Amino acid sequence: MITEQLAELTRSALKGAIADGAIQVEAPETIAFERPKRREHGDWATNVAMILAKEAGARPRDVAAAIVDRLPASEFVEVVEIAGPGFLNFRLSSVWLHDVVRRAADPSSGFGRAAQSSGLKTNVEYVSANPTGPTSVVLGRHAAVGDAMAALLEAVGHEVTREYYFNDAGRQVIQFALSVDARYRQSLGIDAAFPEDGYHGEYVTEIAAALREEVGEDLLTLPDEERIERVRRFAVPLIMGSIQATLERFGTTFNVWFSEARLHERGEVMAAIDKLREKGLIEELEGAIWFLSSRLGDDKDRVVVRSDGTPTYFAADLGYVLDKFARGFDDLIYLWGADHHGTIPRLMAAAEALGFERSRIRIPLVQTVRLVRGGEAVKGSKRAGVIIPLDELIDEVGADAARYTFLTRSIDAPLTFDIDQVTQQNAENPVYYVQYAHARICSILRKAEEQGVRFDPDARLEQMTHPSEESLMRKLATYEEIVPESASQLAPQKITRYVEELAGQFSSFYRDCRVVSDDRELTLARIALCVATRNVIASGLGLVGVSAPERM
RNA sequence: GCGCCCGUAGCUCAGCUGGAUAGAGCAUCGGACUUCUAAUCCGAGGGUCGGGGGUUCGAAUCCCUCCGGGCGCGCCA
Repeated sequence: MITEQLAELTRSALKGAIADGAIQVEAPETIAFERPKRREHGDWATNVAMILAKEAGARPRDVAAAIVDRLPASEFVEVVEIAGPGFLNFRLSSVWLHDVVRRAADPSSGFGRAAQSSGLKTNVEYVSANPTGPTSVVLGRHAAVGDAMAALLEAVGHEVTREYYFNDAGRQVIQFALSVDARYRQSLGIDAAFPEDGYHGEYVTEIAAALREEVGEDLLTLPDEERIERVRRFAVPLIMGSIQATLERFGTTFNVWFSEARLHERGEVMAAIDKLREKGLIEELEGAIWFLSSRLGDDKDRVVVRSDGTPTYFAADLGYVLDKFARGFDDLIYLWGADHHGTIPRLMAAAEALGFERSRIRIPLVQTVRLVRGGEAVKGSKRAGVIIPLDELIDEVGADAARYTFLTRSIDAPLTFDIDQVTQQNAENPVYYVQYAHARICSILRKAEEQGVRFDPDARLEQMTHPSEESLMRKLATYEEIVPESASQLAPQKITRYVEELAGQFSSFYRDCRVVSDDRELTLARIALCVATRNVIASGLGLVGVSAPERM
């Protein structure tokens, strides 16, 4: 990456200055570069002189001068200026700019992606909704964010596993099975009571009807417990299938579907509790078994096995984290809803107690989705049966627009999803703006091909001198920095934003510069720039799971 | 009461581990299609970055405090 090269040059100059006795400081470990907001401040700037000034007991601009005087020559750097309070502003050369365009235009160069594997295996677990109802719009945000994070981590060289954890063992599933069972029996004319905390959705009745279709009245003769179990075994896979189908329609596919029940069956939950017991972190009180998580930073201790002998959801978490690390992952990402933030300290405490560093776990929290329809907030409650199914949203706005909308905002910000607005968002949604730029480039390239002009990787890029061409090239160049930045911060909204800016730069270029013209040399150069831009738009859209159409 | 997140243009939101004159889209107003896609482009107006302290060469960004909003604080998940 260019910032690394610039940091290397600067470090070398700084060492020279120290060796010469020009400034007396310790060379810093990292020299940070940032993109100045203003064009005239160059392509990259560093504040290293200002940071060192205090320690050196010198004025920032003098420190800067000592560095600039000793900067090694580089074909990529055109000029370095000392500006403002002591910034070093680097203006890069066209050699660098053209190198960027050539690499971006070449699909095999892996532009924007890590040159080599990081050697790290990362598990990204997301969505992970209970198999008790269809996938809601809320989970669509999770799916979009999780997919983008996974893609970003792959782009920086990690080996990523996308995982969905489903609670097919807990109380919620029992409630769900009881709900279906009640509807099943009611449909057979029995006056069955509906469970108090049951699931009221229409889909419950539909599943019950499907069950009746399948088995008729056969289950009625079974004892309650057995019948409920039969209902559960019928209903849960049905729901899981529908969740999976919806997510696939949305463009989300998981590598691993992880069952909580299997975790219990394999004894991993109890193994985790035993491990904690060995460390003296388990205590029995009032018939329940507690994990003393408060000793590791949690607010209070947590029950892992209830007094009735059944393990809690949190107990499964213990086994699960153990299982994940046992599978060889270096880093775990749990993408959770913000309403689960209170459970972070206990999971971290558990991980630490089980012997894993907290830094290996990251838990980004996705804020709520507020649904608005007809100007009024829609309260989403799965149990009350009021949800907006993700399927419905896909029908109305399409997977691309929905996905993109979910990813334009920071995950920390609550998202107001106005169904009506997004529905009529046809031409106003920025996703179409970006896709349009891509389609337009494809159209130009088709036109060029009709006239017998094809992309030539050896095109003479120095033919391009217009400011719009230069701006576009510079915007392309920042992609290599945006991707790792976005990945390390787990901030996919930076990609949607970047891709909009890139599309905007392209539109300006399109206005100012005719690509296919009589000037063959210039035409070839501009085609190369178009190909580079098209590739980067497609790559960026790919990271956020949105298609890049060739025609619109 | 305690904890987490949010408060930036009329609206929806960006703003990276503190940087130079705070940005984008939408909306509003005014312009641009015999030319490779007008789902486009160009221009204009619009701000006490919730309030107040502090840290420093420098704060929308970090710390404290207050106000306002969301979410959580179970032997639910």
